[in-house]
This record gives sequence, C-alpha cells and structure tokens, in this order.
Amino acid sequence: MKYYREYLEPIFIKSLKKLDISDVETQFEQPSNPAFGDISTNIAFKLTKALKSSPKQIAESIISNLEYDKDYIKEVKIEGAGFINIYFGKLFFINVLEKLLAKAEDIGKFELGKGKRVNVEYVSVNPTGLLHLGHGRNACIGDTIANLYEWLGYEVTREYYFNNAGNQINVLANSIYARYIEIYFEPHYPFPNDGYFGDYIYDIAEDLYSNYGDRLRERNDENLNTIKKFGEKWCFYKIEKTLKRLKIQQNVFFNEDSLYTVGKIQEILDIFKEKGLSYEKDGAIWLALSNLGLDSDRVIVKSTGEPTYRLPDIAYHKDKFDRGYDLIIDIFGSDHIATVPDVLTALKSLGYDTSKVKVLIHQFVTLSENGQQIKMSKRTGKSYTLDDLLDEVGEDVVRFFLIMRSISTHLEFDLNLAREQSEKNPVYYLQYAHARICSIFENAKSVDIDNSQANLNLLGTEFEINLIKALLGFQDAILMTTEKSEPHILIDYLKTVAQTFHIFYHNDRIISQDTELMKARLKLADVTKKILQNGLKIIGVSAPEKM
RNA sequence: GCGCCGGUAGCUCAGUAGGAUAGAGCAUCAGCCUUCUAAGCUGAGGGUCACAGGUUCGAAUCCUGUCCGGCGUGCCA
Repeated sequence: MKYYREYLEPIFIKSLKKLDISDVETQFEQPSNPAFGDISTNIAFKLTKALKSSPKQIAESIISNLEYDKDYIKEVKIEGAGFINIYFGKLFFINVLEKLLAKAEDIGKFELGKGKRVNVEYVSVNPTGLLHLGHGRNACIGDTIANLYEWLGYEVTREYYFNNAGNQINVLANSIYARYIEIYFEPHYPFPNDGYFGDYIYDIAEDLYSNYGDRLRERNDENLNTIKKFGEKWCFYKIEKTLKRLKIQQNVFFNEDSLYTVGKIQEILDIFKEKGLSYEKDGAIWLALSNLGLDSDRVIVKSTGEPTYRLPDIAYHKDKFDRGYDLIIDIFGSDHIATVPDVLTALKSLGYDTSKVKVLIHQFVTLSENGQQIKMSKRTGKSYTLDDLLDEVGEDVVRFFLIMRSISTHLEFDLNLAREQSEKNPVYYLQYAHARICSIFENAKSVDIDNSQANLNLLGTEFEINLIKALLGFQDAILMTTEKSEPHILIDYLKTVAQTFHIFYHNDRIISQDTELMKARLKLADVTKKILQNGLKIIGVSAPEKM
C-alpha cells in the first residue's frame, strides 16, 4: 500500500486539481478480489454529493485527467458502480523490488519512533504460582508488541510488575506450611479453604524440607516469613525459567513494595486528600470516583489500614508517567478489566495525559483435545501449566498459537493440531518456506556465479509478480499490526508471503541453466527470506534453515 | 441489573476505519513427486454472517432492541 500510495497520490491530486477539487482525501484500498485491480479507489462515490453527479461520470472525468507512465501503470478502469481500479505494470513492481533489496537486513524497520520511549508491561504475575496458558498468552502478546515498537525505532522498556507483600503471598505461605506439615508430620493436617490447591505446593514443601528439615514445624511469624520468602523465590525462579524458554526477557522488574518504601503511596494519598478526591467512611478511605464521572466510589485503603490493589496501581502508573515515557502500554487479561477505568480516571484527575496509556485486554485461553475442553481449575490443582505445554509441543508452536488469534476473542488452543508435526500445523508452513529458501541458496553455491548484480527486469511471470506484490506489503503489515495492537495481523501476512512463495517455487524453477534469470530469482528469494526472518523474529518464532 | 468481549462453512478463526461474487486453515472428496525439501502445489463440495428493525448509492462491518456464551461488577489482585 505504501508503495502504491506514494506513486498514486500525486497523480490523483493533480487530476483532482484540474477539476477544481482540493478538499477531498484520496483513499486507496486493495480490493479483496485481485480481478478488480492492484489498487482501487472509491473517490468517485465520495464526490457524488459535492458534484451532484453520478459516481461513474465523476470517475470518468477523474480518469481522463490522469497523467501517468504507461510502463508503471498498465491500465486504469472504471468498474462496478464507479470504482476506479488501477492495474500496475511490471516495471512498477521491479522498481519496488529494487527498493526492498536496498534495505537488506533492515527490511521492515522504521525510524518513526526515533527518540521516543515506550514502556510495555506484561506478564506481571505475582510469585504465588506457576505460569499457565492465560499468562502465556499475555506474555507472548506483550513480547510481540514490545518487539514491534523496537522495530519501529522506539526505545522499549519491557517491564514486569509484581507484588510480594499482602494477602496473596500470605495465602501462599499458609498453603506451603500446610503441605509441609501434611507430608512430614501430620497426614491429616487441615488445608486452608482459601489456599492454593495446585500440586506445585507439594513440590515447594518438599524443597522446603530438604533445605530446612523440621526446623519450620512450629507455626510462628518468623517461620511463616521464612516460608514466604522461600515460596516467593521458588515461584519466581520457575516463572523466569519458563519465560526464558519462550525467549522472553524483561529488563525492569518493578516491585510494588518499593512504592511504599519510598513514600509514593503516601504521596498519592496526600494529593487525593488535598484535592478533595478522597474521604473517610466506615474506617476506610474512599476515592470519590463518582465525582469524576464513574459509577461508584471505591475503597483505596481498607479499614485495616492496608491499601486495596487500586491505590498501588495508581501510584505505579504515576511512577511510569514520571519516568517520562511517550507511550505506556499495559497488557491485561480480561479479568483485570474492572480496574482500568478507575486507574485511568484517577490519573487524569492528577493531571496526567491518559491518552498516552494504551491498555490491551486479551480474552481467555481454553485448551482442547479431541474436541473436548480440558479444564484448568485452580481449585482441583490439576491445572495444565505453560511448562507442560512447552514440553509437549515446543516453544515455536506455543508462541505462534498464543498470538495467532485476535486478542479480543477467546483463544482455543487445539492440542491435537499443536502436536501435529506435519503440514497441518500452521507454524511449519511459515518455517518451511524459510527452510526451502535456505536450501535453495545452499544448492546455488555449487553453481559458480557472481551474485552481486542481477538484472531484475528478467522477472515477470505471474508468480514472480505476485510474490513481489506480497513482499511490498511488509511495512504496511508491521504498521497495521502495531497500530491495532493485533499480532495476528502480522501472522496472517507472513502466511500470505509463505504461500505466495510456495506457489512461485512450484511453478518457476530458481536454479537453472539460465544463470541470468537464476540470479534475478535468487534476489527475489533473498528478499522473501529476509522478510520471513524478520517477521518470525518479531513474533518470537525461530527461522530454521533446515527442516 | 450494569460494564467489557464474542456469536461468520462440520470445527477453529480472518474479514484491512461501510464497498464489488463473504475468505483461510483443519476436516471431507479428487488430482500432482526419475528436475531446487510433497512440512509443498492444484481442484471440488460446504454459508439465512445469532435474530429483528434502522441509517444510505451500498451493511458481516455503523445505530437500536432481543437471544446465547465468556469475563468482570470486593474493604481479593
């Protein structure tokens, strides 16, 4: 689209000027049906009211004023009720291929975000358990978004926010303690009702015993504190290990606790009080969100004196603002949706520009096998962890599957399909295209040619041109994926590239006696390879040279 | 009750800021390997876009209402 538009826009504007039209936006789109041209515009429809004429007549007068190079544009036709369809010529595509080739390894990179800083917060799981599929989706979306911004030239902070104080971590300590006693001392020791029922608690209890023996048997604050620390460390170690398997490395781990120790929680409380936005009722401190346009007020400090999660969330986001980011992105699961308006509204009342915050909410993941849903209940503890899944289907498949759907729809993870080590698995389709190209280059080594120069004008078959058409969309795909924050857009694009390449490969032989043609086709394959490599890098999937 | 997300082929999902004959993968059926990797290519069947109204040259897409599913709606995070 970028290349099409760059070429077409001036031509159309010139034509419209002749008709004394200047205040209309020239919009182009790629028709879903290639029979309607490479690019199409509905501009004639948009002008019907202003010109009081039929779309067809308007289209005709626009066309008759167009001046263009016949080698670049083959044909401009009026079709349908008044669409102007543009058919590009071979030379246009050869020209684009040259431009793509010149970008070499940097193909698809931008400088849009140069000098700008973005913070992407993802995963952010408290160290009270293992990662499961939902966390995995969050992690893979977040990492892909972070990669995209890096590709656009931004300076990216990959952040993980966690809380190792408060209620949840106490529940963890109590759960571990109960299992510890149950295994080694009293088989029928009661397990807390609100405890974590997962099997991993047994594992922690066993590791705890091998470190401390029976020294923690007595239930007192000191021992529980030791257990708490042990459990937290244990969980974090596991979480980081799992993330590492997914090639996810974050560079800031923000501990909620730090907000208290440096007084940032108190600071926020003071500001709210000063601005008259908070008040006391029933021994608790409330935030007057109803004065700010929301439905109801919320407690920010419980009557026990502990803050609710909302208060540190607000303080944390204030901290991010104060660190001077141009863009703040939060990746949340749909279960966190309730807090978003509260936090944003509060920040606005503090004078921050909340349009800089982009909250991405993804829906849940379900796991299915043989058409049956596998229940992932926390209650029974028989949950399927992200590690289990990685063991079973591998890193590439997990990363790919967890982002291949729009983030706003539920994602069904089909274990059978994921396990499939064959053409049925969509991951391999992409990787295979890359491996094929690598293998061609390997084979081409045996033919003694000078690869530096190639006459791209020798290209021109239907399949070659179609491949170039697919390749020239890479930048658009990256932009669109980032703009919409929908990683699956990039995946869909890469699938098209792979498909178009496979068809080209099937129909046009690359390695042949005709060395000049071969060189040109190798250039085409080279650009394809780089786009697949870069695309796969962004989504965190490997690009194997052999399969 | 209220808020957010979803309802499109047998299944899982796309549908590009309202466009032309609604698409893909899987599944089903039928073809293509003595030539660069068949993890590939080619073809066929398969649809009341949940339902009902509305907006306009034009609606799967926007608006209203209804039905169904998920997630929220805590002095849990």
